[in-house]
Amino acid sequence: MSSESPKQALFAQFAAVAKAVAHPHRLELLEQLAQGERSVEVLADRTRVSVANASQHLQHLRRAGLVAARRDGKFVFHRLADDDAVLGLLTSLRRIAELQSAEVERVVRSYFNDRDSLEAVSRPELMDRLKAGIVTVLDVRPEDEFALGHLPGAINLPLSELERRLADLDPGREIVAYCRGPYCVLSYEAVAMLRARGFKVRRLEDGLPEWRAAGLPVEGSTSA
Amino acid sequence: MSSESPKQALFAQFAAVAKAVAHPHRLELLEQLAQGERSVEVLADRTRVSVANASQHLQHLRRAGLVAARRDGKFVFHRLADDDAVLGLLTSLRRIAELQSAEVERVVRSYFNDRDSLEAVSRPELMDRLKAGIVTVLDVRPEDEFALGHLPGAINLPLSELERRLADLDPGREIVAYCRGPYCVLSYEAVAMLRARGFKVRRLEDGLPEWRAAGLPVEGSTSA
DNA sequence: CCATCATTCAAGTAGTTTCTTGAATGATGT
DNA sequence: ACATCATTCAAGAAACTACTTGAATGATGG
Repeated sequence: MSSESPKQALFAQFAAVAKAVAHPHRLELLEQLAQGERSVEVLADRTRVSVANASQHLQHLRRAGLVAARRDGKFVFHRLADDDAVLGLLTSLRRIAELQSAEVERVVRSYFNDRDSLEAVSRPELMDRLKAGIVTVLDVRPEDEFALGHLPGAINLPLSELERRLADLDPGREIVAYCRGPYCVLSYEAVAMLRARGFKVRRLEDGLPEWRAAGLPVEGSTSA
Repeated sequence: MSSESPKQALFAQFAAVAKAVAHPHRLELLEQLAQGERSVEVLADRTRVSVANASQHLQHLRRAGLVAARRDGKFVFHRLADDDAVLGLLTSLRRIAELQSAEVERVVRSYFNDRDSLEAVSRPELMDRLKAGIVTVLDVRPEDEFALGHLPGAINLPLSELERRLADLDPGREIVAYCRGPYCVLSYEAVAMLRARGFKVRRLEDGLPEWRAAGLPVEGSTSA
């Protein structure tokens, strides 16, 4: 691999990193890992892929240097090798996909039939409102992800339980919902559902990993 | 492609962008295009690929939204669809490859046998020295790339001619050499060669595209 | 209108990637 | 030592990607 010209060797290295993120399942694994470390089995379950297949994809990500693993007893926990670098790469991909396709927004809109759910709250805007105490922050991710870290003062109502537990929400206060990242579907669905019930809700522009990467405070576990 | 779940459709879009950069030849094409727009034939020639093959790779890049094309007479000129976004993506790839591999630095070092050639000058540092007028800026890219834009006050001695035209350089002044980007091989070779001849030379940390992207002044054609 | 030339298309082959299945590994606790 | 369970490995089938070759397209300039 390094017997070629150095130019080719270098481009081959960069291409290898790109190949690692050039598969939908691996991107989904990375989105999961951006929430915090996870065992192979849990990752396979979350991404609806067989365990052997998830293991293979994870190996691919490890070889490319995107993901690191540690063994603890029977389990092998995987995590992002470098949060900032990986989130940066994913953000770059997203940015180009957005520029290019309009397809991306089309997908989101045609699915939700609701342009309004797109007007998102920025991080600084949310910080201001948090300080003013005029907003309820709603984390719609599953409980275990919430436990690994969440926005300060957020309450956790996983999407699956949201409908049953509407009573936990104050109908008079504005709600800001967030989830795993800018294209995590959970928060879109939560917003659509809560709006239909008369709540005043908006989405945070992106998710917990980006909040953490911006150096803003996080409650819960301190692990990356 | 959008009949699947929206989540899958989105990840598939992002993966498509990643696939486009997941091939060494396409990365090399992008490095070329970052210097300025080019016809298919010239690109094929520069990247040492058959014309039909280059055409296919360029189509791939266009479909992914990284590259745009315009026809002018017999020629089809390609350019980066969005300079910032594409450079950003390439930078992210590089960053991870660097973190991970050590392989990348190893390739560079084992080829050049010279650790010193790595200590690069940053852009602000070069700006300061330019103002103070104490440095010669040397552009070692081919003439046509130089013509499309170069650093203010730079002199152009393509690597292929450098050895023959050493007399054009003032041996008393410090030289800063640059080229197409952070891993463009030309400037490494120029530095190695000139040092062997007793010149005081360093590399600019990256190349013209990054200089332009940082909003610093460029001489020559104004096109992207 | 014809010859030219840059580019694209089409079809075929070689090589790579993905996913499945079932077996192998390696740590745990009894 | 043994059974258990998470993970990895190995091998094969199906799908995709890269590159080559030669023909097709489409603009140009005589």
